[in-house]
Amino acid sequence: MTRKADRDQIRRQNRSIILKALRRQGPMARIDLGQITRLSPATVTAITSDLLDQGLIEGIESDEPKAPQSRGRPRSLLRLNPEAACVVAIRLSVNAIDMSLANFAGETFLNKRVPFDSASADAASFPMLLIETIASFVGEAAVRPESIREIGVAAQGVVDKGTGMVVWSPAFSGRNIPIVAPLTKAFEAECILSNDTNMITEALHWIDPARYSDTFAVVMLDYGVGMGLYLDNRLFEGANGMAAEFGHSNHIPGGALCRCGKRGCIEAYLSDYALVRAATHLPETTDPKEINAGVAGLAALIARADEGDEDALTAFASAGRVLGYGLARLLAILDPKRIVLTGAAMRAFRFMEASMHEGLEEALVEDLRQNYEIDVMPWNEDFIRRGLVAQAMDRLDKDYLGAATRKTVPPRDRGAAA
Amino acid sequence: MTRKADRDQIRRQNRSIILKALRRQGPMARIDLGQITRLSPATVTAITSDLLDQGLIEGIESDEPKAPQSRGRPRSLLRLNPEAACVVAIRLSVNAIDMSLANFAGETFLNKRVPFDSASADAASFPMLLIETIASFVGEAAVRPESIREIGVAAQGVVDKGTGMVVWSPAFSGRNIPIVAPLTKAFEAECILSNDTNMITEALHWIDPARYSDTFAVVMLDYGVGMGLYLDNRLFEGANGMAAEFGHSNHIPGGALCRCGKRGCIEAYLSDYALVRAATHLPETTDPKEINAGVAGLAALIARADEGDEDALTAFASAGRVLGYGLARLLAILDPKRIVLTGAAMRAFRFMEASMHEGLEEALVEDLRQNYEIDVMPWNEDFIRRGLVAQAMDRLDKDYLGAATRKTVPPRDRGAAA
DNA sequence: TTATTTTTTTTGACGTCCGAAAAAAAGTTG
DNA sequence: CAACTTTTTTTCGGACGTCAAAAAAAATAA
Repeated sequence: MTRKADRDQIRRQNRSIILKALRRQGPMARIDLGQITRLSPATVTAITSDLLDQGLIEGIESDEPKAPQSRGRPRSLLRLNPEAACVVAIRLSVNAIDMSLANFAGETFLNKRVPFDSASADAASFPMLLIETIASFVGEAAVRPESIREIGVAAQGVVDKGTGMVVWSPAFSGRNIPIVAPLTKAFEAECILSNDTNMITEALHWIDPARYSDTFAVVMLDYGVGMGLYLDNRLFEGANGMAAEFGHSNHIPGGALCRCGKRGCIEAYLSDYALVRAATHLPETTDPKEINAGVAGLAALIARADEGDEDALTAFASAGRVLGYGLARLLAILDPKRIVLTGAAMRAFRFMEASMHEGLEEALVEDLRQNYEIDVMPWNEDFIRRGLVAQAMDRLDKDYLGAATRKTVPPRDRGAAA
Repeated sequence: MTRKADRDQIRRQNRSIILKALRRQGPMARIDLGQITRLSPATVTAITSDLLDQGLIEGIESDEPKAPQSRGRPRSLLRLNPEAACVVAIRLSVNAIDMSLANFAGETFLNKRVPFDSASADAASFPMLLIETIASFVGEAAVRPESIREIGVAAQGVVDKGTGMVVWSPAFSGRNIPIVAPLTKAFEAECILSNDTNMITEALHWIDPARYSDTFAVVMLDYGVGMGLYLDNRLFEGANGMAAEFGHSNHIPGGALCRCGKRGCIEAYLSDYALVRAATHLPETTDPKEINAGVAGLAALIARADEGDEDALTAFASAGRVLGYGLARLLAILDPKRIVLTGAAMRAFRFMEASMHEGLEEALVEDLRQNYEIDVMPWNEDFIRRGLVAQAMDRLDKDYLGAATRKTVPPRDRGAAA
């Protein structure tokens, strides 16, 4: 049953819309906010005056009006107060921790990559390492620790949102690495753990909502095969936050050996080790751990394909066909409007494209083959952190909504942060 | 961007909550409504008084209070006015049109099954036939045609919600049968076309929301293989309303010939013709049209399995394994909390169960194998119409919300329909 | 200086919810 | 049978949110 509505809710929602508009479109005058949000000028004034009191936004007195001064009362721009809060975005990948600091306006102002040893990272050692790494990173910025309100973490592999642990990831040797609990305790900030491809999905929606809305899927070819789903206009993460394990959905019963131990997963045909295995005529049952692939191996394979090497070309072609079949299954089950292909391995897409379309054609019923598009998106690692920041901002706005209206308006002190 | 909120919205939502409570829980007093909805007694009085004025609800003066008369002012029960509106629910299946009439309280008060010839039904002939069949059905009831506000139609196969056409269905020989446009015109009522398994999904949620909420999938084994998805607490139908074509997601590349013309669809291993084909040692490439299976064929096969016939048992066992693989893919992609198996073919489930679990185990990564349950639900054709009615009621409530408040309260005429 | 234009704020009206108090409609008790 | 108790429903006044319209503010144009 839907919850009852009351007038608090409507203020909350309208406040949040105004904050979001300022974050997405940058500083603007009240009258513009009214236009964008369709709220009346009176309401905009009321809400922004609230937000000013809270120090969440501030007026800009720019002495240089943009262009030819028009007449009439000049618009006074409002912008988010960047110092109102601070969020940390962290991407955990093989051998590297990528961190970003972003302000309340959603602007990233500090990035850092810190290497670590994935092979020795487990549940016992990693949380402490992560805390220290973050603490030192935050220390570098002139940021008061208490202004950090949200920490978003993305990891490749299987993450469990409920428990806040990385169940399994190529970035760790151990399993069930706790992330959320230790970070929450150490930094006294909200912490959320997400799957990396989900964050790419969120980032795409943030960056181009006109194109990336409604129902679309993102497939990332990288170390493994990841997927993110945006369904009915929101990120879908499954009942346990473990949805979208596209890479481990089965392609051929009893087929090639996958890193996960099962046979015939899509990943066992599509990922770095699978491609190297196929191109070097190793049997499908060769243990992925014994294959030395990775970024370097993949690059070598691409080079061979570029030179016209038959084995390499065949390997890519069969991988493409598997991808086509996988996408066909996805299309049949979810009927998305769009599928976005991205990830480091997309450099090799030109060798897979034709056979991917063949696979799609073989596997997909005519009736479902009309209503979708495939985007190929050049890989940009930054997307993951951008998605984390976008998500953190949403949560931040919601946090501040509770602390909304005060009855007795204190003397105004506009422009300065609280 | 979320839409702005205004005060109309809150009244609308609260009205809708009250209507829904009355429909779900039956007649009750204002004080109970307050408890359930968490609205204050004052608000409940205000809203119900509105609804009484509109004739959507009515008071009951039951002279027989249920049990030992307690003291205090007796509660005066309110109920939905059953005559406030009327909806038609229609299920199109092979050779039969099943129809129900339901009142505003969601109670079905007339059912009818009318046979028709699926083999000759196409886009040219069927819409007219359907209109006449409905008109005659409605004529049998003492229902004024203009009181029919919603018509919900469910069909097996691929339906396109956007165009309101049945793209392909075993119930028709032709393709692209228009349904929504002709019915809307003929009856001047809202008409919505849905996939049949989606309506089962909706019905389950309506009947037992505690169990069937959040994220679950329904798989129906019948003439074909259908699926319905409830994701993040709402029915998911895909970008074009064509989602959940589970039956035509591929199982084995180049595998058994499916009715859709492709090779290796799940349906080509699981449906009536597939089972008969397997049990009679016909090659996998045998055209499904040449196999005489259907309900009778399936029943015969079950009888043989009951007698211990090896061929039949083997056929069911391999079908079970395919089902297991299909469910494993679904679990990997969507991570649902629950999967419900139902449909006419579930009578044979005992012959498939063991191998289904084998398939699940073979295909599903350990990490995903913990957090779901499988329900086996005895098949009940009525579910489809119940889901249609539930959906129609939701839409009905929304319709009435627009026509809500009037400033000048007319003289009250409580108890009588408008 | 005065008129005009444009943006922002204030004012007043209306609608909604809520808490408190009142009213209503019984049963219970002396 | 009248006074009291109990429970439900209604009424009233207050708080708050949005909006339209009026007023104020701040700049340019004449």
